[in-house]
Amino acid sequence: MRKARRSGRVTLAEVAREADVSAITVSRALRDPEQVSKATMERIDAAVRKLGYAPDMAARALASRHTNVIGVLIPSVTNNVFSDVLRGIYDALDGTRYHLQLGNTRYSVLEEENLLRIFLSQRPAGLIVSGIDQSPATRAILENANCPVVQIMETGPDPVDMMVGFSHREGAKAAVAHLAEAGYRRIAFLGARMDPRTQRRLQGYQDALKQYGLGEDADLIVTTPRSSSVTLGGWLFGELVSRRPDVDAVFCNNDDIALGVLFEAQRRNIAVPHALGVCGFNDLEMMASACPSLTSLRTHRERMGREGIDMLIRAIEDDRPEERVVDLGFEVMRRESSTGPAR
Amino acid sequence: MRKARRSGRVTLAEVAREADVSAITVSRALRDPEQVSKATMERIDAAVRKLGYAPDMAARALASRHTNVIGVLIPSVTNNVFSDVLRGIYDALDGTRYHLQLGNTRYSVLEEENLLRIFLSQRPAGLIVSGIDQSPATRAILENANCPVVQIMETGPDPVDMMVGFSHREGAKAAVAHLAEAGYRRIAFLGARMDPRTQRRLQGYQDALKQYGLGEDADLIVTTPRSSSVTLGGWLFGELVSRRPDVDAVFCNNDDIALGVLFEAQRRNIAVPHALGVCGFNDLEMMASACPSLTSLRTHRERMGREGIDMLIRAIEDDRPEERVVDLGFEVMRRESSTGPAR
DNA sequence: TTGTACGCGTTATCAG
DNA sequence: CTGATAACGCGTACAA
Repeated sequence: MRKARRSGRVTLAEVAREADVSAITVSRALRDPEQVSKATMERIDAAVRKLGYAPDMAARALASRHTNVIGVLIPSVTNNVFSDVLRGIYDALDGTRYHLQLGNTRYSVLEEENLLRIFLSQRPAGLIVSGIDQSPATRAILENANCPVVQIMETGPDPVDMMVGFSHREGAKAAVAHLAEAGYRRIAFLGARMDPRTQRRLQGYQDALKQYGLGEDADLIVTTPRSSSVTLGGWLFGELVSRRPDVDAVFCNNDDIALGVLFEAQRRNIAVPHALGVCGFNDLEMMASACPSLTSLRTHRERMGREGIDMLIRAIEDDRPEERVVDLGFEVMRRESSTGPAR
Repeated sequence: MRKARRSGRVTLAEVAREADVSAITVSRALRDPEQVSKATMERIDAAVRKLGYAPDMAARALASRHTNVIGVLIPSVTNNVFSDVLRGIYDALDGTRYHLQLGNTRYSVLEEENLLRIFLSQRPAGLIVSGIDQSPATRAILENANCPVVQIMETGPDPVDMMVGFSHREGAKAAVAHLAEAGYRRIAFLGARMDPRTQRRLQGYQDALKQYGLGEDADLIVTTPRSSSVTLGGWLFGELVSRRPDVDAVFCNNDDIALGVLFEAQRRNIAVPHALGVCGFNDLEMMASACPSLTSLRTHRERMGREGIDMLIRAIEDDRPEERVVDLGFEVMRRESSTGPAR
C-alpha cells in the first residue's frame, strides 16, 4: 500500500466530517453562503473554527482554473510616482476578494516579459501594466492572456485592452506653455532616464516652444540616462548654467530634478523665480511646501491606480466599462517658482 | 462519460507526448536538467518551445506542497524608507528561484494578521516582516509558520526566528548627542505617526538629553498621530516655535519632517544652522543636496532588505546563518544644518 | 536514466 | 439544498 503524504494541514474533507456533511457542501458554504441552508451553515462554521481550517489556494486554483490574483507590473518601487499609484491600487482592492501580486520590472522590457510569463503561469484574474511601451513580444503575450488587462499611467492610440492615464506630451506642453506665458524666454529641459515616456515629455516641451515662437536651442536640453534624484537635478542644472548662463527657466522631467535645481540655484545665489523660473512634473507632496513653493504639473496618480483596478474588476466580472480608454488629464499647479522673470 | 474540463493550456503530458517521453521525465528536465540525459533534454526543450509550455504553479504547489514564494510584509508602500528596503530585496532575489509576494499592512496589526493568514495559505518558502511590534496573535502565527521568518528594520531582544536591523533608540540617541555636542541646548523632538518605533526614537532623544544634562521640557516635544510629510514638518515646526520661540535645534523623527522644517525656517527667516540646528532620520538621498545640506542619521535600508533575503534563503535551504540577529548599525551624517549655533 | 501509479485539496458536473 | 464522482496538472515514492 502506498503511503499517504498528507501535509498536516486541515482539509475540506476533515471539516466536512466534523460538520457531518459532504466536502462539496463545505466548499460551497465557504464560497457562497447563500447556497447552503442556515442550519448546515452554522455547523460548518463551527467546524471551520474548531479545526482552524484555511483553504488551500493552490488546490483551489487547480480545480477552478482561476485565481483572485491581480498582477500589477510597475517599473520601479523606489519612485514616488509609483508608490502613489500603488496606494490607489491598494485602496481600490480593499474589501474586494482580489489579492495583489506586484512585479517590479526595473524599467526593463525584458524583465517585464519574464514577470508576465511568471504571472500568467498563475492564472491571474486580471493584469495591470505600466505605460504603453511594451515590446512586441510582451504585447503579444498580453493580447493572448485570457484575462482583462489595463495599461495605466499613460494614454495612447492602441490599447491592449483598457487604459487609464494621461498624455505626457500634452502635460509637458501645458507646463512649458505656462512658463512661456509667465514671461520666461530661454526655457530649458532637464531630463533623467530618457525612457520613451520622458521622450514624449521632451516632445511636449518642443511643441510648446514652437507654439510660443521660442526657437529651439540644443544647449537648453540637458539629459542623462541615469535615474533621477535630487542630487542629479543639481548636477544637470550646473551643466546647464555652464552651457547657457542666460537660461531663465527650467522645465524638469520630474519633481526630484526640480527640487535639486532649487537647491543648486540657492547655492549659486540665483533667485527663483526672478532670475530663474522652475517647474516640475508630477506634483509630489513636497512641491507645495518648498520655499519658494514649486510649480509642477499635477498628475492623478492615486486615481490612476484606483480607476485602473475598478475597470479591471468590472471587466473580470463581465461588466466592462463602455470607455476602454480613460484620460484623467493633469493640472498645472502655479506656484511661487514661476511667477515670472524680473523686468 | 464525464466531460473533460481542460483549460486550453499546454500541459506536461502534451509536452511529454511531443517529446516521446513520459510526463515525469519532462517534469524532472524542467526542474533539474542534470537528472536527464542530454539527448532527451534536447527533445524536451524543443517540444516545450514548440508548444509554448508554461508550468502551472498551482498544480506544482499542490503536488509538491511548497512554493518558491517569499512573502514580504511592509507597513507602507508610499514611504521612501521602505522603497529602499524593497530595492535591496529585489536585488537579492535576482537570479534566485524565489519570487516575491508583497503585502502592505498600512501600519495596522490587524491587516498584518490577515495578510499573514493569506500568505500562509499559499505555503510560502519564507517570510519577511517589518519591525518587532507584532501583535501576540501575529507572533503566534509566525512562530507556527512552518517556514523561516526574518524580522527586518529593527533589532530587539526576542526574535521570532531571525532578525536584521538596528536600534532605533540608539540611533536617535546618537543623533541628538551630535546636536548637543555641536552646542545646541534647547533641542526639540518633532514626530509624526507615533507608532512604537517612533516611540523608541523618542526614548533615544530623552536618553541623550539626560546624558548631556539638558533637562526635559514637554513643550519641546511636538508630535502628531498623522502620517509624516514635508508639509506636516512645516506645521509641526510652526507649532513648536509658537510654544518655544527660543528653541535652537530640532531632531526630526524622519527626513520628510526635517525638510519641511528647513523650508518653514527659510520662510520665517530663521537661519539654519546658526539660529536653528536641524537633524533628520534615515538620510534619504535628498538630504545631502539640500541647501544647506541636512544632517541625518543614515540607516542601511537597502542592506537590511538584501541581508534579510540572504538569511532567509540560507535558512530555507537548510544553511542557517549562525547569528540569528544581525545589527547593521547606523551613522550620523554631519552636514551644514547642524554645525552649531551662533555664539 | 526513465517510467508507473497515485495522491495533493479543491471544484465542476451531473444527479437527486 | 445536498451529494457522488471525476477531473485539475503536477510531483513523490518506488520500481525497473
